[in-house]
Amino acid sequence: MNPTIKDVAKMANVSIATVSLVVHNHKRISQETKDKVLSAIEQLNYHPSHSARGLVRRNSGNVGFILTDDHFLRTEPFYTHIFIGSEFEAHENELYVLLTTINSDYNINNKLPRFILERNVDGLIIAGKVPSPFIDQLSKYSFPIIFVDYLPNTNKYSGVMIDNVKGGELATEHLIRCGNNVIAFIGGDIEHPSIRDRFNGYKNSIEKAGLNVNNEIIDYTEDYPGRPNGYNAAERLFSRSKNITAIFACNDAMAVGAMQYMKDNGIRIPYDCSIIGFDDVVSDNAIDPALSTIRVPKMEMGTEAMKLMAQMIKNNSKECRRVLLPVDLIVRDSTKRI
Amino acid sequence: MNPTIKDVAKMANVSIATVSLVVHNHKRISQETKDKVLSAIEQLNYHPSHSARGLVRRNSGNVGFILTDDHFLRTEPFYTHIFIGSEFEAHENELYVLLTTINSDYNINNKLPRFILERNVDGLIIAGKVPSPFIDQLSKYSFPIIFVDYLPNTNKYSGVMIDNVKGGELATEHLIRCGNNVIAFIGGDIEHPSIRDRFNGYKNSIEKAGLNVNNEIIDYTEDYPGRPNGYNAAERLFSRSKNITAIFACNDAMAVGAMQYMKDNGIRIPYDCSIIGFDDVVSDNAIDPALSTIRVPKMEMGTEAMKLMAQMIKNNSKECRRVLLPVDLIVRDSTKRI
DNA sequence: GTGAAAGCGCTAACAT
DNA sequence: ATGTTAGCGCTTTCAC
Repeated sequence: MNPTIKDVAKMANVSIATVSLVVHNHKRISQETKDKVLSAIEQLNYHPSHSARGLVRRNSGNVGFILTDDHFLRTEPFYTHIFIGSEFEAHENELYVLLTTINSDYNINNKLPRFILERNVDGLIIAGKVPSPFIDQLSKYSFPIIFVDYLPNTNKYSGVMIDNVKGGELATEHLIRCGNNVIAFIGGDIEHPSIRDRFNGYKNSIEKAGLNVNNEIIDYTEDYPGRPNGYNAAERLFSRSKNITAIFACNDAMAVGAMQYMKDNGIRIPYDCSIIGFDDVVSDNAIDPALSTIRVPKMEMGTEAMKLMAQMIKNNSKECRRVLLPVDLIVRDSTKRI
Repeated sequence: MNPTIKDVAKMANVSIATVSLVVHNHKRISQETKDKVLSAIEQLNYHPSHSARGLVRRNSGNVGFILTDDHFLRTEPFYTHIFIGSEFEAHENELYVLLTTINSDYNINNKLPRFILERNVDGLIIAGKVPSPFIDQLSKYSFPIIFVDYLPNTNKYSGVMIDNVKGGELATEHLIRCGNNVIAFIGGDIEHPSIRDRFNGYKNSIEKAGLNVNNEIIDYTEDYPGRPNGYNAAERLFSRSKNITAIFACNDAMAVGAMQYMKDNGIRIPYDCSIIGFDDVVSDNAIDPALSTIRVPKMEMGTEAMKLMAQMIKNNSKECRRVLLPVDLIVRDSTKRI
């Protein structure tokens, strides 16, 4: 059996109230008793029970981390890294992370995760796009919520985002600097805020360079921005236009799919066509040629989110706060000056 | 404020004890009161407080998932998938997973994870090799512990393992069937049980085929079985022996590193040299040529571990149980009949 | 400066 | 079949 506050009190010859005061190092405690108690705590290896403390403090010391099951199952370690970041930061703040997934087709009749219903979390970090009925359900609850990499349209939520527009511009400008003037864009669901922003960055740079935005070499037919769809998008692209010299893919997964199509069809990368992705989730030398991309600070998104969360919990604040993290261009071997 | 058992009792005009009985659907409760209570619960959207329940039941409803920080940070999604598996299974069993990392150089003076000290977990799943001082520290505690993908030498722990010896045999036999008779082995730390077993499988098959185990084409110089070390191992291998026609790498990460060396040095895969890995963590078309490997049921390892855990918690059992999961050969394009 | 005591929300043994 | 009550381990107000 684990030692309780009573055991400590008995051993130190004080009341349990005194022990509690020492644990919280209250000022008005004589050095003498403090020492006695501390030594008893040490000897017994006492640690306050999480449940008992949670019961009276009406908190849990946990924060929930939610993402949809399909995001969690993605092969690219995007959300995994965000999770790792928040886990590390939670550690620093004496918090624990309870991760759970929700269905990507969550509807109003589904139950909320148990840890919410049972008041087993003090706040929620929501990573990636989640169904809006889910967000609606949450509005009854008053704990802090932080969105990461996705922000609902309403203006009331806190969030940690990356600069997707800027990223789109960086990628496109790089391609332009390399001498390309027929630069295609492939993306998934254009309604997704991140993809839309990346596309807008693309358009900004294309226009700024005096080139024209040509729908023939823009493809966001598919919903899900994964490898197979990258392959398909490339196929459509090249069947419509033969003189594409560069592609900006909305993420690395689609880029890898598109590269596969090019390899299968004798299009040499980067000699015949350059390609750049977004996210930096393809580990450097795993793919040939190494993929140029826009680096996204994934771990940092997690740590920033958890930092915000820890502050909001501590200050019992509900104010809406936003963090925008910068991205950078990573030039590898899939893009080349022509 | 969330509703408590009192609110339900008041609304249904019964005592809180009755509410509790209904919640646990005790037999001796009239259908009538049961309905009353249930409807109150429904209306108030009542859910028992996790902390309060944990306090009296002396449990937490959580299970701790522990791995070393370097395992967690590995780019290959090996332990991530084990974690996902246990998370899904935890869901089924109304359990939550608290993940935390420990230092890979944990020593006797380090503190145990807080959730252990604060009795905030009912059991521990330990994934991958962890420092033995950590395991020693754990012996004071009486909750169930399940090891996954690594089992300390002592015979007392429960664990979910894969058949590494068999996997080594499958890989090597495949290479032999392809007509190779100079088959190299590259591995990391041979003291690691998994690597040792894979190596033993290799030896078994080599000997069974009447070939001889030749130290010149065996390399486990490096400790950590990652990509860079795979590269180095291949370099040493080919500098010692020119007539290697196939390599069995102890895992995919090393295989990918070795492939990079071969590409850099004009050794064509699989024409000049075949290579097979282990783990199946390189997503199919990411690397060229696609890597043959031994598939490891990673998600299943996680679900099996959590199943065991749920049973042990429910039955308050401490008996040592072992699960051995099979592996299979996946033939892709990096191995070829000669 | 320290202790007594109430109470957090729940379970379970014991009454009725 | 249902209610009363004593805790579970802790925090916190209020006395002293």
